[in-house]
Amino acid sequence: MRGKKANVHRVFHALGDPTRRMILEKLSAGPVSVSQLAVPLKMSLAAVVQHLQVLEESGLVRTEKLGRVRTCQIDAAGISVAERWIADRRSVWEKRLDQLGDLLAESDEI
Amino acid sequence: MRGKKANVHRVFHALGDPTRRMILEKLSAGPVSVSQLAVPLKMSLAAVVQHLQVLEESGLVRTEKLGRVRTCQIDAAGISVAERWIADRRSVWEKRLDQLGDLLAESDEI
DNA sequence: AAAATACTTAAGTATCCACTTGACAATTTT
DNA sequence: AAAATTGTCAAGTGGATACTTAAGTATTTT
Repeated sequence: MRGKKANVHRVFHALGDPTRRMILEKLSAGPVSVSQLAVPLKMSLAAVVQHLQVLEESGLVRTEKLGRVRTCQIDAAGISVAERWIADRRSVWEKRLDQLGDLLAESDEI
Repeated sequence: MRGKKANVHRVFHALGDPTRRMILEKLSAGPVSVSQLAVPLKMSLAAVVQHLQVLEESGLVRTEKLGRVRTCQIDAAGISVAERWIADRRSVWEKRLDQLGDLLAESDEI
């Protein structure tokens, strides 16, 4: 259980940058090499590598190097962390609204 | 359809900050005033107000002022934007994995 | 063996952003 | 009417971070 908040932070911080979200959008279509990822992005290769490090540390992306080319793909782990955090907020929030609804329904019955 | 990307950006940028996520966690339990929100946060009231502006512009929070107290609550709109973006990535990504699975299954049958 | 490809690393810069302070406005309480 | 509460606004500061450049490494191609 340790480090849970840290991961949530890393994931949402990673998702906070538009370039990193573009990278994820591209990767959701399938694995891509670093230099292929860099093509549509208006920045140096080094900058893309830095974004990939952030994405990898957050668990949103997994990479593997074969020969001289590093291939990147989406990692379910990071996505799940984000999904879970949002779902948790929503569940607490909706549960309260339901109770509020019940209360109003009761007061109608009186 | 215009301004869709802008909203995604605002929402994920807003979610990228730990203080703002704490605010959302508190608000998911129910509406709270600005100064009540500020109590557990180790920063000035002005800073909290700034975070609330970011949250409101992103559609994650709605606020209403009655007398001198501004009451804040979660807004479904912002949350949905984040949920949808993630769900979209996941769907593209899983569809591809399914097709990959089918292909492997086929090659087994040969 | 030389050249080209595909990164990697380090260091510097510039912009952004979270936060502070201080002065102010509006409302409620005493 | 005075004081306390609750928030608002503007300007400034410091640190994070998204980039750049430049030099280097490992691998593949010619």
